[in-house]
Amino acid sequence: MNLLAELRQRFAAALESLEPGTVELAEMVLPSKDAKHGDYQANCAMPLGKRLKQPPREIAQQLVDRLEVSDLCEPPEIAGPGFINLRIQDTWLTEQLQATLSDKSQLGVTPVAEPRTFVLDYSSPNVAKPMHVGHIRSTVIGAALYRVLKQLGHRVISDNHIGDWGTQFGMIIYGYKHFVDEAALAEAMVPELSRLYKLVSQLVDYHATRSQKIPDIEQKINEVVARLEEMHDATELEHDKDRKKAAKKLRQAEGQLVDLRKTLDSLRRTVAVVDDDPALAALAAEHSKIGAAVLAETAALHVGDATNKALWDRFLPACLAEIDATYERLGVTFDHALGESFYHDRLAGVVEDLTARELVEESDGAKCVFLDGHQAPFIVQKQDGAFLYATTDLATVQYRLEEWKPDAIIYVVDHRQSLHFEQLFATLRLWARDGMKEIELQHVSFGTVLGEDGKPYKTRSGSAVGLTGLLDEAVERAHKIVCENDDARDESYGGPFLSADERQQVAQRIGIGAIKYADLAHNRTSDYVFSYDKMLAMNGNTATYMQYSYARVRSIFGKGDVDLVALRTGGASLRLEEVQERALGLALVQFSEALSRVAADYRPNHLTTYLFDLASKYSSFFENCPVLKAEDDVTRDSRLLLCDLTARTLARGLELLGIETVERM
RNA sequence: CCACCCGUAGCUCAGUGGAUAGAGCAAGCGGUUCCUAACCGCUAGGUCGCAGGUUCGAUCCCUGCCGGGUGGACCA
Repeated sequence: MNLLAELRQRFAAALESLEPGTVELAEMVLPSKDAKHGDYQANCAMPLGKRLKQPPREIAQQLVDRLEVSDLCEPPEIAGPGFINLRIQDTWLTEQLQATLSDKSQLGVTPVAEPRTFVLDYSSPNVAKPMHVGHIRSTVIGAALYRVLKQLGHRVISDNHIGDWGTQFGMIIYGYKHFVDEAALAEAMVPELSRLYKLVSQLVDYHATRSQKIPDIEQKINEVVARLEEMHDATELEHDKDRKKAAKKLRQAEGQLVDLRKTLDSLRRTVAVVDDDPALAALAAEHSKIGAAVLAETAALHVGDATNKALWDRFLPACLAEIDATYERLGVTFDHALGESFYHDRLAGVVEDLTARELVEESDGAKCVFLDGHQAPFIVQKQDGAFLYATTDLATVQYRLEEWKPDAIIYVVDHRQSLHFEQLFATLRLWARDGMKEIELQHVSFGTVLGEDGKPYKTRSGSAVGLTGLLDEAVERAHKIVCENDDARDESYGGPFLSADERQQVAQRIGIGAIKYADLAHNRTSDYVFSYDKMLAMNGNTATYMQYSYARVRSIFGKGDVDLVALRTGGASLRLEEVQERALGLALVQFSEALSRVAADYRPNHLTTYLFDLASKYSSFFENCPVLKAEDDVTRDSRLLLCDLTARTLARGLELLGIETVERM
């Protein structure tokens, strides 16, 4: 049961009987921050007192008089200016926990009364390009939301909108036609395709950098230098304010200049890499029009060129399998993976339909949807007739509405695309006004993964950090920590107890878990600094700490030779006597609330916060309340039941986040 | 220039229209004849960027400013 929701309902009834039309004040029932104010508190008497022009404490009293919570709470207390403090009855808590013990699948989480249908769009990698650090957040957050919404009883459809129809495939096709090593391709398709992609992309980049990017930057540098000279002349201004402004602009321009020069250096290095390698330099000279040629291969694929389509058909399965291998490691699955290519033949229809409904205007030869409040239009077809990702996204929504009739479509995509989604949603609302079903559309955005220098996490050479290598390193570091800890295990605890195989498996789960957890524990809207040391730390809000808590609970069952099934069905009663027991019991009951919070604003960090709190409370309990050596059998059984629920709740919570547990570590 | 996001302890980050703003790390102190010390407890550390406003009450909402990031017609 969702205790908070229940209390709010009780308050809603009391509010309605006291003053009709005030039920929304029931939202002001909240968990107390400080245990000395009880378990929950209602803060609605103050605003209501204001509205009714009566002293808030009197209103509080009237509310309490009308409030029916005698089955749940101790008599409510009124404190301070009119806070109503609620303490849950121990008997109610124990009954609830006792019921949860036999509630195998739900752990006290009651399914929502009105299930909704969600389409969840996350991960969306490009085939051919290896997955990198930028894909973690979307994948991990999306998968967690998928599981949490499902646990709450919603119908959820995950759809991986794979980039399988873009320029990167043109690169592979071009690479195949000019540079392929057939033997290598027959031997192992993906590594050879990957080599081709990298080679072509390097050559394209080389030419673009030489002929476009470097001159552009050089010109910008000249402009900034010229501006700087003007600014130096302008520092002798009369007003303080003007001088300050000028000084700021100067600083900014200087900073900009430094950045530009750094960029220029790195561009020159990318050119030098090719120039310094005779073989590469020769290829570059030979393929001087490679950029345009790649686009032509892509365009040919799009218009149905038989050769290119055949190559696409041949290569795509291997590329998808490669991506699936990463998902396998991450434990992520999808109900559907309808890539961009799937919508290819619907794009023209989308533009036609928008045109027929007079939503499209032509501007500079491009077909655009002009939107209120936006400077730039949403372009659905380019001058040259080609469609864009805007068109694909519209077609995708259209398909999803037809196929799944969802109540909500959720996009887990990084914050840099927020403008695109604003425009997409605005366009869809225009479309909805005229025949399309209106639904909840959410851009669940997230911040950038930063390096320890506070800049986007990159390799030293400036390229994106590959996801595979990232996972490998986390596992490797975890393995080292696991070994060190086990080796250091004191003889009084029986010395090291993990076999080499076990150490390996534990390292896998801890390493991968650490990366996922670090990602999920941060508020998704902010950027966060990626640090192996922090995410693998044994203390604090980390996966390791949670997994350790779980392993410690489980070891009690092992040591005590406890038959859990017999324990659960044996009629032992659960009691909450010590403060640590009660705190743990209350936390266990609140699992359902934590999940509701996650669903309310699509933020998994509410669940990590909850689990960290639960694990902390378990640690206090563990420290203060002996289980196997409890003073009597009744206490022992009661505590074993608490341990059982803790272990199951931790495991379930982590499972929903996509994190595996271990029995020993 | 415009739009959006961010600014909380030395560091990394939570948090909320409510009572004395939290955690981990780092610093200091204490705890292991006892179920995993990968732990627990305690101390210290803050003008919640600045200034106004709304409110019984603001770190949270509004306005302005300062500082940082991101985006801004035919890439995705």
